[in-house]
Amino acid sequence: MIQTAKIQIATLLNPLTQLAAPDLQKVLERPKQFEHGHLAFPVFALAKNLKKAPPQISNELAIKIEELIKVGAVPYLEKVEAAGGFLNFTFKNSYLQDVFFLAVSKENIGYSNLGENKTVVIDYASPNVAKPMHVGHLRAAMVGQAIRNLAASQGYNVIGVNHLGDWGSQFGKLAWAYQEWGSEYDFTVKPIDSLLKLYVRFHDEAEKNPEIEHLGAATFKKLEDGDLEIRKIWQKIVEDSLKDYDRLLNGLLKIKHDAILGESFYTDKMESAVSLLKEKNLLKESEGAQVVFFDEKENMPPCIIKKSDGASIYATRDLATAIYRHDVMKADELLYVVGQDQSLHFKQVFRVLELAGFEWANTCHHISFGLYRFEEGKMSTRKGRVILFEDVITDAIALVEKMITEKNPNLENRELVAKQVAIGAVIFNDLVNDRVKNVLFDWDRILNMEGDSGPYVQYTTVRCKSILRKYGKPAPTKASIELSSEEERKLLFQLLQFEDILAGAYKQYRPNILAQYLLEVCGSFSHFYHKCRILGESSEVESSRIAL
RNA sequence: GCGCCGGUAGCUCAGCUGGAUAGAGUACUAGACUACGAAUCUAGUGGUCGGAGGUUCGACUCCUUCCCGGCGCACCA
Repeated sequence: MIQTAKIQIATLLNPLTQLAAPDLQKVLERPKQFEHGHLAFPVFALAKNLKKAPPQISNELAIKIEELIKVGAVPYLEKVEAAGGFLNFTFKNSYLQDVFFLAVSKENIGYSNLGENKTVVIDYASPNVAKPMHVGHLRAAMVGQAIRNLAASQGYNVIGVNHLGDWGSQFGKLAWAYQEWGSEYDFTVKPIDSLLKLYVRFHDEAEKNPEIEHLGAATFKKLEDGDLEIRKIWQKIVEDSLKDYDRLLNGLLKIKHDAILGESFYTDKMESAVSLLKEKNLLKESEGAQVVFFDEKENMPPCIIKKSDGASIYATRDLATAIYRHDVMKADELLYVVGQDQSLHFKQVFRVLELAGFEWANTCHHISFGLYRFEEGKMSTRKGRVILFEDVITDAIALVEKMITEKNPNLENRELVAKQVAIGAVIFNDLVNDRVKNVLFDWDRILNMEGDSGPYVQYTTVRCKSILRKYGKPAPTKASIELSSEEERKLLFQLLQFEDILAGAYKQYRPNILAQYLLEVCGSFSHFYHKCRILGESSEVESSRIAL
């Protein structure tokens, strides 16, 4: 795509500037204004060595290249212009068109093989068993899935894991409550609702009768010790919860995992990690707990590996998990799509891995994202300030259905369209902004259907497809004439950036780069669509525009 | 107190890792449906890029410092 053109310019400039072609490729940039051309070379870097003013350098280069254009040595160039310290290149339409139609004739347009033969393990959307997912999980799920898709576009072998929160003392309480009152609840429709009720009831009862706290704890001990009956109940709770998550994640949002390996999976893998730390002499006793201290310069509290009662903790499990992902899953890159409130935890875990001598520790990355917030403060289950994942989706669908009734009462497949548009809006709204920023939860914003939104992208796509449908023939794979109007050239040039955009979005783990690009492409398409008639033009113009 | 992240138009946000005159959407104003479907498009109004220093040819972008907001700071996850 645009790389092809960059290589051309780099090889052209190489003998004229004494700079290496790869370095030139790196500094060549897209001018901010379309009128400035397709590629710009900032000559400032040459100024020091040549001891000349940048405008003089660019002028001299422009003159030399103009000569080459005149004698036909650079048939791909339309013109070159010096503008201050910039050298602006404009390609011939025909050349860009050739590059473009060649690129899109291949499979998987815009994909690269940067990640070939490499495996990336991505941890995202890991819910806690028996608890409903809230908008925070929604965010983690969408960002994770987007990064997963981006990784796939770069040729990586991707393993998306659901690191299910399925272990801990709360499961003793739940299992006990299930034994005691389970028969009073329905677990067939929305099992998580019933599980949550059980959990709440346990706590209510525990306030009146503290005795049952101990019963809960004792039940967890039984679970850990492998009591078959309790284990069976635990398994059912996990399976029921998974059904609900699958309905929401995969069923509604097409968010998929390749592996479901919950915390319970690592219970027997922690000891080897702990003994390794012991061998390396990293483990110290402090206040009864086993911890790893960090260098003073790191300015981090110690990482607790074993609590004073000997039990494992969050960090212990994450160490075992990371080692497993690297050793068994053969991960070359380990990504954790988790909220920014856990930055310190991951910093500690990654550092402990490094101290333990795992040179691959630097392939671990915490892909943090900002949190949903309310005007009144942090989202909190206890204060009742929590918006459920499912409510966001169902409310969005209801709203879109209402809009369809107003705008397009005769639409046949109203329910399907409402679902597609609503979910598109929710997903796009979340991915369009930089993931590190906190988001103020606002229904109006999340359900925005106009302007820069998911539905705008969908709308544009649908306009496009509608034309192709009405064209009635298979679309030609390349334009037969030169696409010369400004709108056509802009759109084509925009599309040429796709490959770079995908690669950059993955490299920085930022889906919003792609989302912003899509908005720009849609804008360019809209201009083209309103300015250039397609169907019913002369057959050459028609087929060329169809190809575009 | 210490650490991490943010502060760009009235509002919500981009700004492609240091480049040219800081851009969108929204809101507001004025226009375009007998038109490839108007959830669209065209034009206009709107900025001391939190403040102050610094680095250099060049800073929204990097450094220092201060202010404001969010999050975190050993036995929850």
